[in-house]
Amino acid sequence: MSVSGPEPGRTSRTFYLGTEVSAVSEERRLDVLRAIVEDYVRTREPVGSRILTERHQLGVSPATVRNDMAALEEAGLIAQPHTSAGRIPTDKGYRLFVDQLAEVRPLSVPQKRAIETFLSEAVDLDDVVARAGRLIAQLTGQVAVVQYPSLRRSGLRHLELVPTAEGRLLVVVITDTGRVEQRFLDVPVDLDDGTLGELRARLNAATAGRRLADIGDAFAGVAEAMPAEHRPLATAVAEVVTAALAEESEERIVLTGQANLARSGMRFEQGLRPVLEALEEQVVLLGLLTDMTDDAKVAVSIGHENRLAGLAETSVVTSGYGSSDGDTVAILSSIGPTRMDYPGTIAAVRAVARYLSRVLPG
Amino acid sequence: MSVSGPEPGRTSRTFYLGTEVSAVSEERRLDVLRAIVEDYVRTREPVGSRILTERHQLGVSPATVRNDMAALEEAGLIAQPHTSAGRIPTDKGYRLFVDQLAEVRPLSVPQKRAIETFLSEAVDLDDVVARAGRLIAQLTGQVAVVQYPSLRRSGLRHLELVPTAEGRLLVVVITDTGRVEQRFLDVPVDLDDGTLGELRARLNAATAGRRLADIGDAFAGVAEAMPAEHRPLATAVAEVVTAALAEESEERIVLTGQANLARSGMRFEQGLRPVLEALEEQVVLLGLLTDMTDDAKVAVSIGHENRLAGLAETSVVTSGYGSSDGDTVAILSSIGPTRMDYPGTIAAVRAVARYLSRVLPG
DNA sequence: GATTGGCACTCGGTTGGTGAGAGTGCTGGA
DNA sequence: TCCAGCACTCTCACCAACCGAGTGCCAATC
Repeated sequence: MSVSGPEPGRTSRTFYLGTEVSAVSEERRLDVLRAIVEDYVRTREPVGSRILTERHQLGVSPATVRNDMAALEEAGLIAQPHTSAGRIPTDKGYRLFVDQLAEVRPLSVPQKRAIETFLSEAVDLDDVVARAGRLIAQLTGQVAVVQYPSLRRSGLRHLELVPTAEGRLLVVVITDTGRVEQRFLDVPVDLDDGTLGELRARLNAATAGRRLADIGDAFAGVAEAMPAEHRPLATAVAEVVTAALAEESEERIVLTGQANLARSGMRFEQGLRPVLEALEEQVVLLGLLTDMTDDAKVAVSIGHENRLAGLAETSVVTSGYGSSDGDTVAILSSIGPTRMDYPGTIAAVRAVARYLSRVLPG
Repeated sequence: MSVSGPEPGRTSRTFYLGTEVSAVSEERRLDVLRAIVEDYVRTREPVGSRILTERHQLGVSPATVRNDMAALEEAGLIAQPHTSAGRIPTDKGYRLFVDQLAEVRPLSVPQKRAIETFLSEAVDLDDVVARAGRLIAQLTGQVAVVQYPSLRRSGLRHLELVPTAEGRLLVVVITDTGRVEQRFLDVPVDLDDGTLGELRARLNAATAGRRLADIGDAFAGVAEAMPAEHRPLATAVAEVVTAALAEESEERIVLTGQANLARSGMRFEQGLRPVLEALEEQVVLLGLLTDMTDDAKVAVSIGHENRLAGLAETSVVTSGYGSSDGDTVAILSSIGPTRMDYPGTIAAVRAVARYLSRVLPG
């Protein structure tokens, strides 16, 4: 294989295949790749040279296509499951397809309207998230993952202390994005209602309207001002709220459409198990999605590009979503086999993320 | 087949098989059934007469067992997949096994301790529910379904009104069982903070500590006392809270361990798809569980006994759980193939339900 | 140099036949 | 009532043969 770069004046696409051919041939080879991806996605069967010439207007004979296929295989873009079978795209082939060849296919107007209507009917945040998941699952025919809006960027609306049985205290945080977080806290049993009320009032007075990220200082002030015997409690509450922000608060996600994985034609070499297991590792999964996502852009991770071994046979399409000012506060994604309808999935994820940003409070 | 009942003085079990045999034979036939169920659950293979006599101390020859098997088959308790195969239990056979033959097998002490520890480490209600699901999924190796505690029986701790963008109001209800519900509400845009604060104060004063079920009257009073121009808003808030109680509030459930369905040896005739689809119909699923569940007792529904067609090849084991005073406020269940370890599953569900009741606030 | 038709080759999937093994039902005797 | 023996059935694993799709290569042609 030649390692020389593209010659001046020619299309830089020669780079992708790495053999020295004319720009015209290069162009056609990429057409062949696109045709292979599209056919394989549709039929789920390895596609041979004859079929390809019959179904696509390539203007050349099967023999020529075979030569092109050999070049594509040399470049690692397609592969043969076995000698006497057609070709299927490799992860690298899908990557090139997604980056260069896929045509953007926006949703139809009725589809867009359906998204808008369905999301606007939501009655609360849980419902918004659940509906977004159902939309993605249905539009893409795959699994949807929707993260709850992040706490960190939200402001504190109200702090509530609820005493429960057995010396436990429930701390409830209400943010201005409509999200509610709760944590239990062990407290001295001799805590009377009056003291609790006082603490509640002070905490709220000191923190109302602040960003959650910089609430620590406010708490310190309150703790100082409390009578000495209640100072530890104030500190504990502060710690609980801080912890809620730091750790588990980010990890709430909702999965929808797992049944889609079991549909006919969703064959995975390794079976469903690794995929389902990967999806149940919510913390790790969310980490993967977070790393992929860059603001409100749609990102695609294909096959082995995914850190998670269980997702080696799947591709992940994600987008951030958030408030109307463009800030990304959470993530939305669709997961399906590497052999997925990339343009369609990308369009669906993008559309739902966009409407979601519009509907969210704040 | 004889239709005569059991003769006086004989064991009433003759009823189950319906043929006229001695009490001793009847007893042995049920032993055979028990052996078939236990063997089939363990090996996942149809069990024949020879194997049966080898693995269990039945004290009779294979030929005798064959006769007993014929009787059991006649009674519809076991069946043959095909002529030259062993027998497998029918739904009816499992039912008899569960009702009469299964021996209670309590969890080991370390297991119980593990449950207790794991649940007590939960930091909030979401976490309690999530952990309960993981426990059940892991103990039974099946799918766990956990319902959030019901709102209706809870008392109102606090009512919060959060204004959001675009003339929407977020209504947050905090109950004394630690649960938080939220709803959006469209309001006139000219609502200023002062009015909102007043309304919030009045609503809280009028409703604090009341049972959610009888909160309607309290709201009426508040609406009356408000200046005329804000009366509609107060009424709307009341409606939202009422609606939250009446409808969607009951339907929050969490599924865990779906990956277990894809484990080797979890073969379903119809494939995973109908099962996964049934599990995604959360409203219907919850209805099924609710109908099955009778207080804190463990209930079992086997195969075609399930209303949901998708669950025809599965059995459902449920129990209510709730506060320490014995009230059932929610449901917990494990779903697996009809060929499941019933005693083990029942023990796990019961144990987790019990500890859950103890840990829950209120 | 690019394209193409022809051709030998490879290999997976299907079909049909066979034999082993497991399990059954039945019958007659203890 | 139990049980040993026996003939029968049916599944499954194995094997061989065959078919067809698809390829790679080569020589001829544009």
